[in-house]
Amino acid sequence: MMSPAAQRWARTGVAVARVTIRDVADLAGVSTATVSRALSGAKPVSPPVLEQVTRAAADLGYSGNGIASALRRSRTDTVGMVVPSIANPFFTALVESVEHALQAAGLQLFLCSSRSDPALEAQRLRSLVARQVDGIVISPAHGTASADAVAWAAGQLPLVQVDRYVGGMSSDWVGVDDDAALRLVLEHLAGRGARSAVFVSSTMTNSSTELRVAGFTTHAARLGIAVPDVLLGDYSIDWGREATGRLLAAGDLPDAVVCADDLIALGVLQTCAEAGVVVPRDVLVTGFDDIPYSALSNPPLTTVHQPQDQIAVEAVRLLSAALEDPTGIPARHALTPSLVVRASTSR
Amino acid sequence: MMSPAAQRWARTGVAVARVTIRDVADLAGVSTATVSRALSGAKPVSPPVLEQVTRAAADLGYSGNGIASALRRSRTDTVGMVVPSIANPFFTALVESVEHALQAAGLQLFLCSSRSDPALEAQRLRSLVARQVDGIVISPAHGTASADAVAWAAGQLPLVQVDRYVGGMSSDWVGVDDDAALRLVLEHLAGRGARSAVFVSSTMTNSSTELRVAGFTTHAARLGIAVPDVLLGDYSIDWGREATGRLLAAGDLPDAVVCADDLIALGVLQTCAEAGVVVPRDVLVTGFDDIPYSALSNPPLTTVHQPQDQIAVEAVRLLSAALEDPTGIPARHALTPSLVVRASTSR
DNA sequence: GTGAAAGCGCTAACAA
DNA sequence: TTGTTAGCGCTTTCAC
Repeated sequence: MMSPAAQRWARTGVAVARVTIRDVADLAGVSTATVSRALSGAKPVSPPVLEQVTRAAADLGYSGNGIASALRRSRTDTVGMVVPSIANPFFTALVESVEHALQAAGLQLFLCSSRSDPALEAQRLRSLVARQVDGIVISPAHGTASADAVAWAAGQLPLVQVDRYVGGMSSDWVGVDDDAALRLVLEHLAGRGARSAVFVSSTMTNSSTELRVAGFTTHAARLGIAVPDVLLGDYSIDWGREATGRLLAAGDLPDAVVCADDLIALGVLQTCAEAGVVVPRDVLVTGFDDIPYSALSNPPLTTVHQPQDQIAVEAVRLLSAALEDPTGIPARHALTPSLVVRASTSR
Repeated sequence: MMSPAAQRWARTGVAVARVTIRDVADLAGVSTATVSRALSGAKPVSPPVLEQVTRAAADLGYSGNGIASALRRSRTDTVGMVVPSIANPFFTALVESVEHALQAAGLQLFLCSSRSDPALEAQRLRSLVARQVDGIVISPAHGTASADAVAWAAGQLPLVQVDRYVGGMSSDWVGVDDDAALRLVLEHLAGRGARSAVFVSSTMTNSSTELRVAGFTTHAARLGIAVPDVLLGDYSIDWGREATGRLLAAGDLPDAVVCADDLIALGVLQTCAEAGVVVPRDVLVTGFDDIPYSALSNPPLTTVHQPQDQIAVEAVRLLSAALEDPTGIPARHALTPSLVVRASTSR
């Protein structure tokens, strides 16, 4: 049987014996220790030697073995991130922001999707821990079913939760102030003359969802807005469509439909359009997250803007701090949201 | 200074000395080799010993050290994927499909975004190679500027290109038949009575883009459709808006605006709506990719559906084959696209 | 400033 | 079936 290098030779026509630090050391006429020091810049090396080593490494096309280095240093310079979905533009944007923030700290991102499945999420967490990532950023799939796995992972290495969090444990968390967000939404709707509002959300399985429902209820009551119904499904366009179907079937629409995320709201808008219900004339609709497509819907969607860049920066800051000093006290940062008013609630 | 374990103790109240295979072996009263065999299932182990080891591992909360294992086996069971953008829903969907397909093969995905920047892309590739991923799936940022880095990476390990590819090298590729796609689009438009069409695309920097422009030109000519203009910018909503602005400013609109991707088309639709241009009455508009939001626009968008699931499955199949036998001959698979007709080209 | 040597945690030979 | 042994490639004392 051929060696991998020989096989690769046959395939590409280029011989690629995996070059090691030993090869570089031999060619440069120094020890492997010196090569390591020269290339990592960890310890000073005399200029001529540095030159030699650099040349040798370049000549051989040496690119190091991160695995060996990680084993020796007990550090992978990699952070794992677990999100419920990478198809949801909110999480996509969050992931991009986190990756950007990590880069500045010299860290790489290892991305996993839990598909909103706590069992798969637990598996991802075990895998990340086994892979020896230095820390984890997670938006848990579920408020209670995710708790054990998240707590276990947090016991193994630094972990920060973003957007959502699980109950019953203390760890760093960064997200948005959901109560303040719903206050913004309901005060805006009250200003538009809404006297009744329905909330369309996901089944109450995670922190954000619960806080958003609670915020909705509180502020509606405070502003004297009636709440004929609260519909719970999941965070998807399809659920928005179905919920709207139910409202239409039930007969009279409320003055406003408040959605727990933009995907739901997009489904609501689409179904309204199909049914000949004119937004905002017949009903006001709001979303949550401010994903890019919320500006493109028919009509464009009034929604709560989440400062994901800030969330990401803060999450990475907390993680870096925990990497340096695991003894730190867990922090909880609720950032201030803002309201983006578009045509779905105004003319 | 405290050890990391001691620090974690202070932080979480739980002592977590990283438990190794040695600890498990000692507790189970067997050798580390036996533990390895028992836990990996690579070699048969007697039932009582298996039981012992499993218990010991569970008791200690052993989760293995993937880094050490990878170093020893020269295998990480990880595949790197590099895409131009994770904000573009087409790539998001592709990533999800690839991740899904990899899971079935027992492989993990390490995702990187090149942000359409060849320099960043090269850095990602170097990083993936240094991290010893077993293979790479890439959609290159640029047709020529990405070439060196991609060819280099392909010389180091199995690599398959998806969607786009770089010129001047042979490697596995899986994508869609762009010429056939444009044929579908133009024949559909001709059937709707279009006698002129403008193509709005990205500056011709990668294979898909070039093939789509070429396909557009060829089939338009064949069908007797006039081509007053071809506008090149980038794959974004904003460019769709700007291009439409130019068309409107120039005066008379063509019968149809064909877009090289859905994001561009969404921008076109949005700007048309703002300008009071009614689609499809005043102009027909088509997209490419069939991202989820193309069904939600105003009006819903006629577009080319990309079979990303198939692309992903095929890409993983090729990669797995190359993992097993690097001597295989590079394959190029152009899958057949389909047209999804919606209101932007019909009543 | 540099080299020799030890060893990170694991698994693949090789013996027994 | 199980244990012993030898490293995978790298970084880091510890000497010089």
